[in-house]
Amino acid sequence: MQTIISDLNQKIVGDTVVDFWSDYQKAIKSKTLENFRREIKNKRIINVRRIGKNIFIDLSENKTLYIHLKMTGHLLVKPQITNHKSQNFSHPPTSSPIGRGRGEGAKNYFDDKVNQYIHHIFYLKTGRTLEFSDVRKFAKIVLDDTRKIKELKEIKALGMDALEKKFTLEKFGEILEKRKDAPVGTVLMEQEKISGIGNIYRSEILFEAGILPQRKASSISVKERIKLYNSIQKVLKKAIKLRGTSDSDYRDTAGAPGNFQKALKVYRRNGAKCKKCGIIITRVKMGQRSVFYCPRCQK
DNA sequence: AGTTGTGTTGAAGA
DNA sequence: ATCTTCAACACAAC
Repeated sequence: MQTIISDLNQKIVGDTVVDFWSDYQKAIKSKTLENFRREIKNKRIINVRRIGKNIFIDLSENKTLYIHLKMTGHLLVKPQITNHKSQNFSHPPTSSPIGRGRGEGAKNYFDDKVNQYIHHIFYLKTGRTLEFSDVRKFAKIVLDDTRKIKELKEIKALGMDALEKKFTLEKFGEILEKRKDAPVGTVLMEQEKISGIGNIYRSEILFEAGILPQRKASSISVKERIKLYNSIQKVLKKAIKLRGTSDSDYRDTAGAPGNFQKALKVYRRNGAKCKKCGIIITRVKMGQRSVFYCPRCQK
């Protein structure tokens, strides 16, 4: 997620949206496709930021494009199309826009299956495109005044981002205190408490901390709380350094997978041996989602 | 071939 | 209120 933000800041800030195309209007919230298209035209991209898993692209005229990628959304920055025919924006890509640009010999990640479910395209002044691939069509796009985006209930409800300075050990303690009856594995995933930790990272964080996901928040000692807090920082920072986890379908803005999946210690490793102690990794369900842990290393 | 599971989360049901 | 289940959707893997 942070990888996408950094990439977008490097690549598209300063560029201008000249047109927009979509074949899935349902993703565009509280606006018709035509209004959205009209309003995003000729807006310059000022800055890209995020809170947890929520992406904000600040535009000129105090507008903000708010995007949530959900499970399978990808934002892909594609180079200028070279041999294009005259473009008709009401019927854009006749087939999947694949095999564009990129030097010969280099792997073209845009050919990957998961990068080909393009449902929205932002056409940029430089001739490049910001293309939005989304297999499962869960992702959402909202365009409004920056001020109004900030006031959206789902944004207001967000807790502190796990990596911002404001999220201190003390704040973490307060959060655990308020959720004492809940399993710590559940609390880590609650975006309204701490934003930014998803299903992969909660398992990895708990393994790093040596704490079982089922443990009640109230049972976490001061020493364990410190360990857990430090594990959140450590795991997330390492994942960012490795450009994210592509165990399933995450991709960066060049369509390339991350590298953190090679460093996963427990996630989706059920039935395999723990890398630390050799015992078999267990999987359990917590709130409809799988959690993975080592029954020996985690207590 | 049907079932299950998936960088998620919001709404409905109990 | 708060927790659990389901639904949005498509596809791969078991």
